[in-house]
Amino acid sequence: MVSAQRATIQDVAVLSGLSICTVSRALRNLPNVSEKAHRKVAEAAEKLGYKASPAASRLAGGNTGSVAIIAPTATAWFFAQTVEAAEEMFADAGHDTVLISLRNKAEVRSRVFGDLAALRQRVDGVLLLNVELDAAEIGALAASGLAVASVGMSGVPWDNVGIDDEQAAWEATSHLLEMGHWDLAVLAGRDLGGHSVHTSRRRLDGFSRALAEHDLEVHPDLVISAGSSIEDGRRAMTELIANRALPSAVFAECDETAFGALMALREHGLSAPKDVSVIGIDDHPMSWFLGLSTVSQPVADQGAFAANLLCERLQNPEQDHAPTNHFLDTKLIERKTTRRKRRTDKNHD
Amino acid sequence: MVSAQRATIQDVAVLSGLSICTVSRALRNLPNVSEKAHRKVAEAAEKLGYKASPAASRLAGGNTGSVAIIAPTATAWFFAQTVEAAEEMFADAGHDTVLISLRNKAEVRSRVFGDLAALRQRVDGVLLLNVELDAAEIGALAASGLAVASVGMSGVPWDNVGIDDEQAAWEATSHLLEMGHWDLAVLAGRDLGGHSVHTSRRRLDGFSRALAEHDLEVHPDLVISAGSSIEDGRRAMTELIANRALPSAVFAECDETAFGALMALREHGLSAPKDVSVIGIDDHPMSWFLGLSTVSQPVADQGAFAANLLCERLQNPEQDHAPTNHFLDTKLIERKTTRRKRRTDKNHD
DNA sequence: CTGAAAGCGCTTACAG
DNA sequence: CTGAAAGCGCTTACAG
Repeated sequence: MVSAQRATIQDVAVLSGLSICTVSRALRNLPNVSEKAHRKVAEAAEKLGYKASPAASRLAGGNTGSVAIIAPTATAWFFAQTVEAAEEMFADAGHDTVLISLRNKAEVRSRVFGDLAALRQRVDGVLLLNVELDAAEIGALAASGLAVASVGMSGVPWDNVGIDDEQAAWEATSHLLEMGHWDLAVLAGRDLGGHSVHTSRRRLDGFSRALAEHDLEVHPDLVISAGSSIEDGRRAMTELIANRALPSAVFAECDETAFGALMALREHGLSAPKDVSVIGIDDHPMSWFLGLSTVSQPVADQGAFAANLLCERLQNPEQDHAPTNHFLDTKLIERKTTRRKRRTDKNHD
Repeated sequence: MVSAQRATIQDVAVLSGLSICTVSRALRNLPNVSEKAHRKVAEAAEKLGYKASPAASRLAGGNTGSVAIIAPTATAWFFAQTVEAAEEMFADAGHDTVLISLRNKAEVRSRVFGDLAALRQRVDGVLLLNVELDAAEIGALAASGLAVASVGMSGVPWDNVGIDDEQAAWEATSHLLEMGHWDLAVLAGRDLGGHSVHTSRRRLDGFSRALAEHDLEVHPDLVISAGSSIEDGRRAMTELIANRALPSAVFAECDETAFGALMALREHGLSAPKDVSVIGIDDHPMSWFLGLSTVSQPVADQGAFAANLLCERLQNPEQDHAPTNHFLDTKLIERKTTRRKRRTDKNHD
C-alpha cells in the first residue's frame, strides 16, 4: 500500500486516463470537471495513496498546506493548551502547523514580523496568540497575502476570539477593591521592546479603570513587569517584598504568576490572604487546589475556535469577509486567597 | 529594504555577475567555488535579502528547511518545556519546526507513522519525544530518509537523550519500599492502542524491579492507566479510592499526575502522607510548593540537547554515524508527601 | 572553478 | 468540460 516512491499527479493521470490538469482541478474540487472525471480521479488517487507534493504545489502558485502559530512563549499553560487545541483543528483540516515561539524576546519578535514575505513562503496562514502588534505590523500582515486569525487580540482587522481582558481584569481588581484593599500591586506580563503581550496591556487597562473608579491612582512602583510563568511570578513577588512595604493585595495577570507569588510569600514566612490577598486570571487546574481566587476563562476553546476561523479563511480566500470578534465568557471565582481587609491586618493601617 | 516581491536566485546571479548554479553552490557552501565568487554571492544575497524558496529547494531535490517534533501530547508540562527548548534550537539553526501532537490517540499515531513518505515530503528530520515505537516502525523511520533524534527513547538506532527512566522509577519506588510501604499503586501513562508512552513503559519496569527486589509482586489492579495530566491523575486516584482499599503508597510516573492524586485525596477528606504516601518524577516548579517528594530531571536540557543532535545529523547527512545515547542525571528529592509507614496508619495493619 | 540544460511535481492561463 | 504548454525557483549531473 505504501510504495517506496510516492505517486505523482502523473501517475494519477495515467491511471485515471485523464490529463494532469484535469486531475489537478478535480483533486482541488475546482469547477469545470465532469462528475465522471471527478469520480475516476478520486478513485485513482485513493488507490495510489496520492497526496500532492506541498513543495510542488507551493512553487506552482498553490498553497503550502501549512499554517503557523505564533505565540509569545510556548511553555505557559495558556499557550500550551491553546496551541494543542489549534493544532488539532489544523491537523484535522489537513494543514501542518508550524510552531513559532517568540520566546519573550524582542529580537525574535522583530525577526519574525520583519520578514513576512519569508513567512508567506512557508505557510498559508497565521494564528496569532496574544501578540501585541503596532499599526505598521497590522498593515503589513494584512497585505502579506497570509490568512490571519488571532486569539486575545480584539480590535484587529481579522477574526479574533478571546475574552474581554479589560473587563476580566476590572472584575478581579474590583473584587479586591470592594474588599477594602486600596494598596494594590499588579504582576503584569513582560514587555518585549515596547511590545507587550496584548492581553497584558488590556488587563492593565482594566486594572487602572477599576482603581480610577475608586479614585485611586496606579502607582508605577506597584506595576511589576513579571511575565507569565511560575518563576516569573515568584521573582516579581520576591522583588516586591524586598523593595518596599507589602501592598495589601496583588492582582496577578495569570494564575501561574499568582502561584509564583504565593510561593514567594511562603518563602518569606508570609501567606495569602493573611498578609496579602492574591487573585489571578485563568482558573488553572491547580488553582482550586491552592485555593486561588481567580477569573476563569475557557482556554482550549479559544484556540480551537480561532483555528477554525482561520481554516475557513483558508478555504474561502477570495470571498471578502468582515472581521469578526468573539468574546468568550469569564467568571469571578472567589476562593481562599482573597479576603476583606481587616483592621488587624499587618500593614497599612 | 523589504521589497514587495522576494528576490530569487536569478536576481542574485545577475547582481553578482555569476551564474545561477554558482550562486546556488556558493550559498550552500558547496565545494568548487572560488573565494572571490563566494564573496560576491554573499554580498549580493545580503543586499537583496535573499533567502532560498523552501518549496523550490525541496522540489529540486534539496531540503525543506523544516523539522517535525512529534510528541504524545503538547500540553503536558514536560512536553511543553521540551518542545520550546527544541524549537529554539531549530529556529537558531534556521529550521522551521512543525509540531505534531499525537493527542494521546492511537488513531493519530498510526496516521502519522503510517505515511512516513508524506512526512518526508514536508520535513527533513524528526525529533521524537517519548514515543513508543515497534520494530517495524523503527525500521521504516530509519529507511525513510528522515534524519531522526529522540528524547526519552533509549535503545533506538539514532541519537537519543533522556534520563534512565527505569532507574528513576526504581529510585522512587525503592524510596517508598524502604519506608516500609509494601502495598503500592502506580499511576502509569496512557496506552495508545498497544503503544504506550515510551518512558512510561520503562518506568513501569523500574517499579516492577524494585518490587521484585523486595519479593513483592505487581498487583494488576494497582497499575492504573492514568495519563500525564493533572486531570488524569485526579481521575486515576479517584478511581483507586472508589474501587478498593487505599494502597499505602502511590508512585505517580510524573509530577502532574501526582498533583492530581493529591487533589483527589483532598476531595475525599484524605491527605498525603497521612493516609497515603505519594511520590512523582519531574520536580515540576509547583512540587516544592506542594511538598511533593519526587525524582528531579532536567527537562528543557533534554529538548535542547536532542534538537542539537538532530541539527548535526541534518548538517552532515552523508557521514555515517553511530547512534549515541545520553542519560542526564536525576536525583531523589524527599519532601513531605512520603513518610515511613506507621503502625498507626489507617490501613493494612 | 564555472555555466547551460534538464527536471523536480505541481498550477495556471489559454486553446479547443 | 478537457488538454498542451509554460513556468514557479531551485538543484543536480554534465560539460567545459
